[in-house]
Order: sequence, then C-alpha cells, then structure tokens
Amino acid sequence: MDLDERKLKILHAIIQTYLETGEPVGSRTISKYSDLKLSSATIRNEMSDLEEMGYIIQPHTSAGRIPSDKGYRLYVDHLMEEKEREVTELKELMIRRTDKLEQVLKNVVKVLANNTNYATMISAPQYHQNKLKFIQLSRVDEHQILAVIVAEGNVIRNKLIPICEELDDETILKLNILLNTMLNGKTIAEINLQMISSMKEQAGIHSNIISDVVDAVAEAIHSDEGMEIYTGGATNIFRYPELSDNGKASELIQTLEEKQMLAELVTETLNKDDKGIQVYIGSESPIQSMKDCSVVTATYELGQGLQGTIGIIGPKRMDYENVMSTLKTLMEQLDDVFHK
Amino acid sequence: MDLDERKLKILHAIIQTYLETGEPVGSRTISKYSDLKLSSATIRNEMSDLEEMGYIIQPHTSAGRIPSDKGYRLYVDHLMEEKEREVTELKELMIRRTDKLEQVLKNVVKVLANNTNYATMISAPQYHQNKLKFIQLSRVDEHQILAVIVAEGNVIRNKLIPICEELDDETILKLNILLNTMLNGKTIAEINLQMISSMKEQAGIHSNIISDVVDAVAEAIHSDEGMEIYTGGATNIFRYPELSDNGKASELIQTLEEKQMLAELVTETLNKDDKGIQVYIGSESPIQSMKDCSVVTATYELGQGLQGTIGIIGPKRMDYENVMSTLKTLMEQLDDVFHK
DNA sequence: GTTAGCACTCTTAATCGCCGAGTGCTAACA
DNA sequence: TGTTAGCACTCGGCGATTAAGAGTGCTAAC
Repeated sequence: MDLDERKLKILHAIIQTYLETGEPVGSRTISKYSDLKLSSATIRNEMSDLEEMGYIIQPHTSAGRIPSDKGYRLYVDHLMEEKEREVTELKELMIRRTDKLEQVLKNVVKVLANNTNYATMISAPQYHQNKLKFIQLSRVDEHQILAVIVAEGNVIRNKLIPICEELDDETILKLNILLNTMLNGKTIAEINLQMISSMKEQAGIHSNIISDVVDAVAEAIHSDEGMEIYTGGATNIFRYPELSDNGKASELIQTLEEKQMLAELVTETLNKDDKGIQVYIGSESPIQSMKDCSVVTATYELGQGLQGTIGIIGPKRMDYENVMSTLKTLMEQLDDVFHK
Repeated sequence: MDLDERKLKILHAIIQTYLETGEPVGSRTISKYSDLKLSSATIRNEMSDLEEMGYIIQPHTSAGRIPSDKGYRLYVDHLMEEKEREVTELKELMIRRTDKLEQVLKNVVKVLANNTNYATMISAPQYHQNKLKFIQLSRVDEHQILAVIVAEGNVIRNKLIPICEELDDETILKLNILLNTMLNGKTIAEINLQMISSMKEQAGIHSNIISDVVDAVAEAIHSDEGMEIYTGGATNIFRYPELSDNGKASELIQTLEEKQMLAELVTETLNKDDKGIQVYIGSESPIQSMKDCSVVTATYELGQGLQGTIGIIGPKRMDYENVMSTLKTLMEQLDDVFHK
C-alpha cells in the first residue's frame, strides 16, 4: 500500500489533534476540523489503511485512533514544521551567575520545566577530553590538605586529602609548582603512567600525595557519582492523565529522583554520532520506565570536549515542535553564555 | 469528663492498630485483639467519650474511628514507649567519605528513606556562628581569581571573582596572608566593618578584591540559595493511600522538589529553643501542603554553631516510635563521624 | 472514487440493591 | 453502678444492570 499525499495529510491532522487533546481522535473530528474537504466515511477508509500500515492504533474497537510510535517517528522526522520561539527568560537567568555552574544548571531545569510543562533534566558537563586549567594544594590543618582542581569551563572540584607526615609551606609550594607544570593544559587522556611516575620521583618522600591527587582527579572523572544530574518539574507528569495512573507516575518520578538511570540515558546520548537533538519515542528510550513517554535530548558544550545533556521527558503526545525549537534556542544561549 | 487509665489504654490500642493497618478501627477489633478484657459494647461507650473529648474522629457514621491530630499529639507526648534500634548501615556509609559533605548528605537521605519508607530531607549545615578555617585566593587565568573558603567541619565553598587589573603572584600571596591573618578562626558574626576597612586599607589599590571576597563570604552565608536541601524517597508517598490521591501527592512531591518551602521548615526548626526532635502533626506544620502529613525533624551539629536539620515526612499514622528512635540514633552517629 | 446511512461494538457514567461493618440504644445482669 | 448482650439502624463499598454516546465497518447509492 502506498503512503500518498492524502494519507500523509490525514495522519498529520490526526497527530496534531491528538497532541492538543490527548483523546483518541475519530473520523468525524478530522472531517470537520481540517481543511481537507472529505467526509468522515472517506476518512474512515483512509484511517483503516493507516492502521494497517502501523501508523495509528485503536485503543479499543469504537474508540478513535491514536498515533503509534511509528506514527510519531514519521511526524518528528518529516511532518513537523520548523518554528521560531524566544527563550529570553533563560538567557537572563544564566548571565547572572555563570561563576556557579551548579546554580545555572538548577535554574535551567526549573525554568525549562515551567516553560514547557514537562519534566526536565540536565547533566553537569563531564570532564571527558577537557583540559586541566589549574591545580592547587593548600594545607587546611595538621591532618589534611585541600586539592582544588579547576578545568576549562570553570568546573571546580574540591578534594580533601588526609596526610600522615608533616608538610611545611615550602614543600607544598614545590608540589604545587610540580603538579601545575606537569599537568596544566593536559586533557585527562594525556595524563599517562609515565608522567605520574616522573612526578612521584621528583616529589621524593611525598610521592604518596601525588598518587592521592591523581587518584582524586581520576575519581572525579570516572566515578558514577561524578555524573551530577539535576531534575525539575517532575510533578508536571500529573498534567497528563495517560501518565498519571498511580503506578506509572510513581515509577517515573522515582526514576527522576534516583538519577542512576538517567545517567545511562546521558551516556547513550553523548555516545551518539549526531550530537544534535535526539528524540526517543516510547520504547526507543533506553530507560524501561519511560516506555510510555517520549524523551527529547540535546547535547551542549562548554569549551571543547566538555559536554552535558539536557533532556525533556513528557507524554508521547508531547508538543515536539515547541520542545525541539526551545531546546535549539537554549543550546545557542548556553553557547553564548559559556564561550565569552 | 476524665481521661482515666482505661480510656488511655483504649486510645493507645486504637492508635497502634490504626498505625499498622491504615483502616479506621472498630470497637470489636479492640475488644478482640487487645488484652483489655472488655466487650465491644463497653469499648463503644468509651470510644464515644473519646470522640467527644476530641481524641478520635469518625470519618463517617458506621465506620471505625481514626485518631485526630490531638490524639496523635497525646500519643507522641505520653503513650509512646522508648525503643532501641540499630542504624549500622548509615554509619558505614558515612565513614567512607567524610571529606565530601554533599555526598554524605545525599547518602543519608537515600538510606533513611529506604529504611523508614517515608520521604526524607536534610539541610546542609549553615555557616551560622561557625569559624572560618582557611581562605585561599589563586589566579585561575587573566580575568579571574578563585576564592576557596573552608569553614570548620570542612565545609568548602568556591567563588570565582572577576578582576580588571593585572595581579602578580606576589600580590596574591600578600592578599592571602592578609585575609588569613585577619579572618582565621573568626566566626561570621565577628567579622565587622572595622576589620573590613582595615583590610581594605592594607590592600591598597586592590581593596576591591577584599570587598569581593567579603561579599562572597557573606553571600555564601546569607543567600537563600545557600540553603542546600537534599530530599529522598519522595515516591514513598505512594505507599500510603490516604496521601496518594492525585492532587495531594502531586502537591507534596512538588513541595519536596522545590525545596523553597522546606527551607522555611528548616529555619523554623533551627529557631526552636529545644534543639532535639520535633514532631509536627498535620496542621501544626508550617508548610501548608503538609497538613495531611506528619513531619518529624531533628537538628544535628558539626562543630559549634554549624547546624542542619533532618526531616522525615510521612502520613499522620507514621510509625513514630521507629522514626524517632532512628533519628535519635542517627544524630549520635553523625556526631561520632563529624567530631573525630 | 466518494458519500450517506445504519447496525453494531465498546466504553463510560449513572443507578440500584445488597452486604457487611460498625454504631447507639435499651434492657438485663452481676 | 458498671458491664454486657442484643437489636435496629446507618452508611460506604461493590457488583450488576442500564443508558448514552462515540466511533467504526459495511453496504448501497451517487
């Protein structure tokens, strides 16, 4: 069977109507409220074909049709029109305190959730391939020193390192210079075993501190705990009856709360070749508990190699046009803010 | 009317049964499953009295009785027996990485939520009255310097300060020494205007940096954004049918997510004279959306003057005994961990 | 190829009646 | 005087039944 022009138009109308109402849409509705001059009977015939081809589904006999995952996919890929929108509010918020990345991210999820009425998430950028900008050791008290690690994009990490032996200021200064001259401007991948043992040699009896610092750097990068994820607007889920059945809502909110699963989604997104906007419809998503949702993700970048993911989680009948253009604008804004 | 021994026993039995089942409890149940040797008819008479006195409520004629806020209050204040319990899991978790306070707090809410099956929250300790341990300025690049502020209890804050003029290493060292000698060991309250102007004078042309650092310190303390609150187990709410009506659950989870309201609760708790365990039953809570819940809070302390709040949010028929003793043990564990 | 009409299906909401749990009252009992 | 047994009464919950409405599929006519 052929997916001709008219079938496409009808499918388009069905999906758009469903996006608005959330109710299964019947043939009569399409016949009345679209500019195709066709009777409901004709529409019915076409709908029957579309169902056979797998683009729409009947929840039960004698209900209207709703789009299938395949239908949504076609819609997202071909039927959606580009549309411009402003997200000025976001820009303002972000300009205010770019020094505190965490705060920016929290603001972004909050504002984005309010603007879109869906649940949102954002992952803090990962060090991956990012250059170290600055390392500093300081003695805090007799038993521990503080290592501050700053990477490109002004991502800051603190690590307290316990010490056994005494350390005078001069030694700390030496270690500082050693660490900075050796590691400054290097990406994580460039720090190899040879450099580490070279540093240890030069540090002499304090070689164990070098180990600790390197460990701290590595840990900050690799550990799953290092993947900070912020979420917002979880309760927006209750706006959509098809998601707010007690069981589903609870499961979804738990996923958002635990963040462990979301980390997988972020990893998956970042590993995609195409770093633009990704759309996961229903069971396309790597997260089991989101099989009744759609997830739209976008990758943002601070400096080179320092990437994070923004995601929007909503019902399958999400307003894709709006969400995708909002995300696109947001990406530009973020670039603007971080690159100056 | 007098609240005699027998009435107390019956009230106790009613509340305990209700805590277990969540269903209104009838006279026959009490007569059968308590060790009072009384017939259901007698119990009925007494229950009628208890209702008149305001300790129990009938949701509708010919349902059993449930405790009123007043009844719960009596229970919490007088009827509960002390009970010991172990919370070893928590201790282990906390010992592991005391260097990263944030991580500890996140772990605490998570484990506590799993142990109790209620929603949990914890506020990061506030600087309030806490001594500064260490301040360090370092030049990160040409346009900004990084201020690291460490307070007692190893609470670390970073602040990036933009600079206009050039600064050489020597000047930074001088400023560092100046800041540390002037501010080290001081509480926030002790840093007064005189000290600030004295420092500015000594800093000469770089006095504006002093302002910025002082501002940063002040901001870190005062701003509402500075009140970090972590929550966990929000979805536990769905375990209790009386809270999981769509409307209520949504409202509650939103409150937990937004954290703004919770900050008020924390402030309220910290301002109480009695710093022990507080119980807010129903409308006693300062948070409107929790009028159908009970909230149990406890104050913990790191060093002197550095305080935070742990809270447990659950249905009114919360297992008070368990929760309160868990919190008590947890407080001891936290003291243990932070004070060594 | 398109459309009008009609019978059929299935869901949803409303209504009815029954059951059981629990109460309140009264009268009998210790 | 306090306790208990018995009984009529109330009310929410639940399943069955019913009616309404929405939408389809099919057929026949245009």
